[in-house]
Amino acid sequence: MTAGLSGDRVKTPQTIAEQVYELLRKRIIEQQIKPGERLLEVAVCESLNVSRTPVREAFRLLQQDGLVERIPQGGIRVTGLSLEELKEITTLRTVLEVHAAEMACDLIEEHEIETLEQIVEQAAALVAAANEGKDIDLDELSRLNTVFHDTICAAARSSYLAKILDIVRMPILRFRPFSLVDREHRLRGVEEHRRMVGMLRRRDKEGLKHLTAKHVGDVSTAVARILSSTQANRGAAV
Amino acid sequence: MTAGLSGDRVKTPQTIAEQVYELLRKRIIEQQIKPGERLLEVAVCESLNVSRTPVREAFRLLQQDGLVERIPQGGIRVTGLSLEELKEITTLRTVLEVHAAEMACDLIEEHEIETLEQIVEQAAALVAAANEGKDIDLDELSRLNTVFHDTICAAARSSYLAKILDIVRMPILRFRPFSLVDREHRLRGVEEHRRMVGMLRRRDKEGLKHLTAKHVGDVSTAVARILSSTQANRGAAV
DNA sequence: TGATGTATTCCTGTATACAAGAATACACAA
DNA sequence: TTGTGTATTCTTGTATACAGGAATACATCA
Repeated sequence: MTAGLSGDRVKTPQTIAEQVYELLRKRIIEQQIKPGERLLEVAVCESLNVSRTPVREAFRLLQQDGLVERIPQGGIRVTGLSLEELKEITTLRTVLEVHAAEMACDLIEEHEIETLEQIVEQAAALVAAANEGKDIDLDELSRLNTVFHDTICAAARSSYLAKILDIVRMPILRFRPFSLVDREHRLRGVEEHRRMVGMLRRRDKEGLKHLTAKHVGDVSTAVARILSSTQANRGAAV
Repeated sequence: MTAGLSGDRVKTPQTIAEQVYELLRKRIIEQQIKPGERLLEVAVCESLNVSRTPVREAFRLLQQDGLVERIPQGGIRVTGLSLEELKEITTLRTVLEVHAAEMACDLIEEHEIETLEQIVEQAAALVAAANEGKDIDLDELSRLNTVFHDTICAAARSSYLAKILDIVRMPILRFRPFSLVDREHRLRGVEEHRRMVGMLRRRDKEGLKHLTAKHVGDVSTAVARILSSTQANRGAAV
């Protein structure tokens, strides 16, 4: 047996289909393409100078994420989010996040807790800097949030749970950058994350479950406020 | 406004891609194509006399179901199910099915309970007939099982929960016809369903939650037995 | 014999042409 | 004006050709 390197894989070059998918996904999440808007294969082809085959593939991936839906007249339409749907998802997400927290509380290891602490402090630094009047990088804060929750989810040691949570989070994830605009919400979010890490360290399972449920509820409330204020969901709510 | 008909939709003709998907899906579930087996686009094209485009689409749909996975050397491979994965899924499924039961218990309506009763009696009749030595239609029994759980899930009034449960059930669904071969397991299954309907009628939420968890566990145990006895999962467990 | 460089084969990703079905616009008749 | 039949346009589904990258087989050299 030869030496061999550590476990990371070579990265296969991105296909055009993947590039188209990620581009459209980004634009939808950033609301450059708005809920209700219709997307046609040919239109996308021409604007990106690619053929229909990879665009078709990208459409299917977006559909899988629930970001778009096929419409009978042809093409796809960017999905919206009604308050009823948000409520449905929140209920479900609470169940799953609490379950993940419970499992993570049993299984998480020291180095993972340290990682979480680092993430929280980075986020805290970002938020604190914003309080001193500087511009805040909402994308970076959003990313840290994602990494935080992913790390906990990974500690639950269930790839299926991770997969399902990805699906359930997606519709809400779209609105997170907007919810993070609110200063109070940002502060509370970071503070709650800090407390969650403390609970994981103390293996305070009941406290963690309770706080997780509250945390999910808070995010939902913030998103609901966005949905109500913008008319981004007019007519688009299926 | 004109008269208008009742709410059912016209069925759009099946595309070739859908036909290929359903055919392959059926063969995988029926183990005609076994876990670990490799499938190539061209090979499927030639055997079915269709072009590569619909086959590609079908492959993607199968991948979405988790029935196959892409392999680096090209093509797809039918996925297996390791005991560890079964355990993971069972834990997750229990959480979700219990949640669905809890919601259904609050929201289910009389006519839905009556539907459930009919389904249970049809299943009971099938099982009873088998006890008299007749051949049993396992596919029909399996279908009734699916309808039973779908009806409860529908009563939970959450399309997202339904979607997620579909995903979580899929890997196990593949082995249900095998688990139903066992006579004792069939009898117990029908009896439990009957008790579940009774609990829904009495709105006995705690009892229902408890029984649901047990029911999921029983199915898992049965599938585990199948996995252990056949070597169908040799090497295929990722 | 074993390692290395080269040719070949395999398989997918992509572009593109064609066909068919649905939706729309429009003309014509009552 | 209103309803109906027809033509046109849109849009997708499908087949197919081509290109490129990876894996394999093979030949050559130490």
